[in-house]
Amino acid sequence: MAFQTEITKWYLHNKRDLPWRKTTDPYVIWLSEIILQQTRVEQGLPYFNRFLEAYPTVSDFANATEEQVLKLWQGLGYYSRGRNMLFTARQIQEKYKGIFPVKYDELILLKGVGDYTAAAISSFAADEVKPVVDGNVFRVLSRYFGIDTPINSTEGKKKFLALANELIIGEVPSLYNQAIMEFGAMQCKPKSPLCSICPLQADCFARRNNLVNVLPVKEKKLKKRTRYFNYFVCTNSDQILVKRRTAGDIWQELYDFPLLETPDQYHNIQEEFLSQVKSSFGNDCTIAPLEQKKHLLTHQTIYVQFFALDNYIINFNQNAEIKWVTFDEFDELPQPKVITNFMSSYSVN
DNA sequence: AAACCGGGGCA
DNA sequence: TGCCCAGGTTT
Repeated sequence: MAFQTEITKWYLHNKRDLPWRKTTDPYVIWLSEIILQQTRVEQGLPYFNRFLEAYPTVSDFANATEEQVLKLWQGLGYYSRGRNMLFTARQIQEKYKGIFPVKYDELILLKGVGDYTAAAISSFAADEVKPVVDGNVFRVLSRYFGIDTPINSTEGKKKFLALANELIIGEVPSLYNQAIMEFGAMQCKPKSPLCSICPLQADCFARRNNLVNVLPVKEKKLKKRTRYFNYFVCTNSDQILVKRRTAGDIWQELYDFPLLETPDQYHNIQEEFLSQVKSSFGNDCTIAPLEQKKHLLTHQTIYVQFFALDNYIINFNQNAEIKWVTFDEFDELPQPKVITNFMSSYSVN
């Protein structure tokens, strides 16, 4: 049996009873779709009911104030959705005479309505042949057809949309779109999907190839941390003060200098920064900025500022990892690259 | 292409 | 903790 037929059959037997499935009113469907963007059904449902009660028609919505809308929206997150809804409701009241559009090409122009939502409203309200491609659909198609193109890449979005466009041909758009999303939400779940009782398990690529926990693939958006390291360079004629880095951070067991990490960059030597330095190295200490470096790691961007430190007091008992070494000894110790680079330029001057 | 926008459920 | 949720807008 074809993929679409199985999905639809499964849906007719397993679908949840949800209020927005009982209407073809584009306003009501719009309300539900905006609320459900990046939001679980269980979380959005009470908001949907409250909004529909407060604003039974788009005209009622248009007459609301932003404060009223946001009060109703409170706790749901992504608050620009609420603001965009009011803007759109007023626009429809004024320019469309309160008649909510149902064509994809008109819906896509509305603020807060993207490709998914325009496809959803146009198919649910008027059976326009537009496939919904949401998180559920990405997952179902990726697993069943074995597509490993990252779903959050430009290429992936194009590929999945193209496939979805082929699959919806010959189907009843409203039924098929609801079905594939519900299937993804309840059966083909992100974690612990119900493969053993899945009607598609025999033909599912991921199931056959034991890739259910691999698909869909998502590109890692490595969130780079930005940090500000202030290093203090203490030297005498042939020695330098170094610090062994301990566990719990980058560069474990490598050697650098006494360090003050700050939440922001100190372009000049500010009072707050100076008082922190004095609390570590004594009230009489003086610092002079040396060079500044930007150090890039895979997961961190570190702005490194070196300072020359004088007239300092070091409590070696409290800082067992700090010690004096000769320059030659330091050369033999393992160092982060940013330190090695500094030393080579420092020794020239 | 990547950042940003949120609160909540779940392993 | 990290991932994901009926995504979309901005830079």
